[in-house]
Amino acid sequence: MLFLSGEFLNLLRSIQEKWQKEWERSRIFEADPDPSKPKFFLTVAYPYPDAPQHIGHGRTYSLADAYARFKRMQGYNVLFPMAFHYTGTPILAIAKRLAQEDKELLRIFRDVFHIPEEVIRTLTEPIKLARYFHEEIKQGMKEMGYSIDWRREFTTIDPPYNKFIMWQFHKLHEKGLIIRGRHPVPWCISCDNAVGQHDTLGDVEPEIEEVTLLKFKMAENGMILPVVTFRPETIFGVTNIWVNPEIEYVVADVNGETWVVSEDAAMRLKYQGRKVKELRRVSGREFIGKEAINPVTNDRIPILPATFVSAEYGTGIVMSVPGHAPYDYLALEDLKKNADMLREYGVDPEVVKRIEPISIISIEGFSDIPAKDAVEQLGVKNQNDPKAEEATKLVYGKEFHMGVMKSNTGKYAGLKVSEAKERVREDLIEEGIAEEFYEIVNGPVYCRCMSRVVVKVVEDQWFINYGDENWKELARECLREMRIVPEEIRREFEACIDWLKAKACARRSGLGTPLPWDPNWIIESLSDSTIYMAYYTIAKYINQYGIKGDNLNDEVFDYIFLGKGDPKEISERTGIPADVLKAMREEFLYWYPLDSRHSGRDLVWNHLTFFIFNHVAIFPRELWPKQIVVNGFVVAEGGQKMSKSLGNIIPIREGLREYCADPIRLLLLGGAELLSDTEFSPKIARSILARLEKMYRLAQSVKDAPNIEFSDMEMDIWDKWIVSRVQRHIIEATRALEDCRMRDAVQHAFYLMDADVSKYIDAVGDVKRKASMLKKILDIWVRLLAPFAPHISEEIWHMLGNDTFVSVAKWPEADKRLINDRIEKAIEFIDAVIEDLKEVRKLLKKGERAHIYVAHGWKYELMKKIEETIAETGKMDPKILMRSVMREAKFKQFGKEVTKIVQQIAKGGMWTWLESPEEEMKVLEETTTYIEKATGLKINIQSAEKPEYDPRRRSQVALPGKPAIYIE
RNA sequence: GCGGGGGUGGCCGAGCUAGGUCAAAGGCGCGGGACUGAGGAUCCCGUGGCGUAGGCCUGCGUGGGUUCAAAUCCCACCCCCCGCACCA
Repeated sequence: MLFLSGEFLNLLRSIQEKWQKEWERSRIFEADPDPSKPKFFLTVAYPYPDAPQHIGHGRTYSLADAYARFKRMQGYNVLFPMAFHYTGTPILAIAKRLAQEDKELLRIFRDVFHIPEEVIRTLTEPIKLARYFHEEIKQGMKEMGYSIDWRREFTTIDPPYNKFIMWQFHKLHEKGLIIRGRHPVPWCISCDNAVGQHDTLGDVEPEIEEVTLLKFKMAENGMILPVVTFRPETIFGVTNIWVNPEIEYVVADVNGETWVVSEDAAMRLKYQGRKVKELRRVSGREFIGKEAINPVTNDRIPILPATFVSAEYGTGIVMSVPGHAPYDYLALEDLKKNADMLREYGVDPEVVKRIEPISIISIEGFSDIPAKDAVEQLGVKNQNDPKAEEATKLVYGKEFHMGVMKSNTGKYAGLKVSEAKERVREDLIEEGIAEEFYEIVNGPVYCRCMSRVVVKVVEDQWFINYGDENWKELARECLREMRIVPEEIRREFEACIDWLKAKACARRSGLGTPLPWDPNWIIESLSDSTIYMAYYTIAKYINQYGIKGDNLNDEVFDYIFLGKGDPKEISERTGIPADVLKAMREEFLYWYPLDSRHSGRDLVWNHLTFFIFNHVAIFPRELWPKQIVVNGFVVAEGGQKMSKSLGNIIPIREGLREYCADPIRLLLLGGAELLSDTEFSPKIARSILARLEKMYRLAQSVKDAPNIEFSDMEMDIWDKWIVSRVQRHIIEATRALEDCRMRDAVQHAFYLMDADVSKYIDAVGDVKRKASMLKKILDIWVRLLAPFAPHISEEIWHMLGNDTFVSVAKWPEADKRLINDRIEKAIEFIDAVIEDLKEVRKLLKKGERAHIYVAHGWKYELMKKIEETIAETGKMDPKILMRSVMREAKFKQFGKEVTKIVQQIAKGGMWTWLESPEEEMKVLEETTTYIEKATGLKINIQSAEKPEYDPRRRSQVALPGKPAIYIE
């Protein structure tokens, strides 16, 4: 356990609990329609309760909360609700694994989640598991201080919600946006179910790819020898067929044709929708030495032995293209050297020896036989050499992008390989020579039940047709009107809309809502979470009046969300009082459209885009969502991804125990700009904690000072400076928050504010003397900080004598009249002088007394002239500057010096200088104490025009903004 | 492969879509000092290299180019990350 400033941590913890209770008691975050105020409705993607939330989740929710709090302080009536997404299969899978006492999972539950043993035992039922994590997550959100209206909470398996989703699907169905069709899915043979990543051994995502099945024939009897390939275009270059003599094949009737395939392939063909009847078994040996016919070229080609052919991949039969496939080339070469083995299988070695690779693709930089080139280039020894894989990738890649089909490829001659591949495939399928086939390409993948995962083609799958062009156009329109934060991510949304096709929207198992017209299907999770923001607006009534699923039908939702029908009549039919129906309708219309939708960037390519699609499908244009805000992830210290299996996730509540809510919130929001990932660093969390403590201490020491308005204060240079800086930070923090640039906002509201206040205290030397000023500043500061660190802000706010909540206090507004450019420039000037003094002092390694000579008056006029010229011409070209300056006699007389100054500016750029020697002199005098303190030097200020003491004639080199220095 | 986003000082991370005050904000880390019984707390100071006067040199993935002037604009190249679905 890390040691922290223990006392303050404890204090902060009690502060946190106190205000969370107070907020709840006073119901300040419960939002009801209030026509007198502008409304702001924002939502975050609801959590999936199959694990505690970790720090990473906290980023999105903290961001939304800070934004909600900011808007609330700006005077908006803000609704920030929350719900829980139970839909889907992972909860089922996890409960099942717990029931089976899966060791790895138990370890995670114990050691990473820190769930007590006796609790774990109760989580073997899916619903109990979900309820447990639901409460855990909810508690975490409360402890983080999120300003959520909990009256609207629901889960996606609540019957009223199910009715809502059914209504949505009826709408989509009516509009013709639901279609049915074939669809390949990863499938476990023994569970007889689709499998996702969470169902597989080692959490592997099964990757399905479409390949091409080509039908070669036995020359002697016409039996089909199907092969599977990624490269159908290479059928022109096939020299032989590979069959594994060591495995058993089956001769089977497949959709009325006689095929030879491995037994495993026969099984997989069945899953892919073929009617397969096994006729007899036969050893691979029997085919060796016989001949097959290439269905495209009609060439007779030999069938040769190859032990590398797997029964579990493809059909167990492989076509050989030695000219363009390194593996085939290597296998053939190996075989040529192995006459004895060939004879053993009854193959005439001469036949093999005569086989030459056929060249069908030409490609720049390679010979006719690219496979051979690659093998030689990479020094691949044989087919078992791991470098063979590399050679394959090389040849496939180059040929695909740069290769051109040769004249021996018929009508495909001259085509680019990438085009020919598609054309050949389509044509051959058309001609009945090829068929489509699916493979798990990263296989073998195993289900948690230990069975292998295969591809099943589901014939009657339901889809939401996101490929519908008219629908896409509406989605694009909505996107165009929407504010996307950050703007950079808009292009991804555009790309996603273009790319979307029909999406399978239901599955056979899992929690969720049954498809209303076909209840054997459960609507899957990405499809039942697209318009639920609307449901929040009525969930309050559902909860309050205990409205049941049975009371709800399409008529009710049509009325509430679309304004159709008569509430009195609907009330009679459903038993929901008419005034409640009307109130729901009004509440919906008050909050909708949604003002801001928040989520992590992983949801851009699915949820967030579906959210747009479904809104435009269901709701009228004026209720389309207004804004989407997307944020990056949180990574572990060192940039490592957080994951359960690595054990490096920090559950939110654990983080809370160690650092409290405010530091975590500041860390998550202040760590990086919106879209980039941010690191969770315990060290930074601790330093934030320390900084908050400092602020708290400051508040303690000034809290009893009299309240005085800025306008009634007598201000010295430092007062004016800090007041001006504060206005700037208000402006910057506000602007950043408006744009959801949380990092910038935290910089200004916290770090930069802190830096300036520290500098101010340092300069004025005494907190007590300036207590009223500091109290007034804290009053502003604490409000700027409240969206990010609401607990400590609430505490300090009250310490300062307020009896309202800072959470709903008025957001500070900058008073432009208090911004003082002149003073800020003056302090910049002083800082530069201090820098210079320190540097000179450092070089001298000694010195106690510094003489500072403020430059001659004419040099200020020169600077002014130069600045004017730059402003006019927009250039800093020394030639132009000289020409402009030398036109005036008053500068001409100092020709040499002028040249030097101009060159210095052109080279190094402009610096800060004040308008006259008198001004610089005055500022130096006013801040002498500060300069002396900062440099440890005794300061003597003089004029370069008439220096009193200048033994080295340093005064001559003085420049505006850069007074000359002499240290002794 | 397709689509999207990046490469900044020991690290994180601004700036780069109005090119100049950027050796580059802020933080972390590190070094030194103060305070203290002690401090992992706080406060100062320093933190690319060189330099006995505020300067010079090198620098923002690599190589070119535009410009009086480039981390910022243009071109080429190298490298890295993310998504590609039915899964939350």
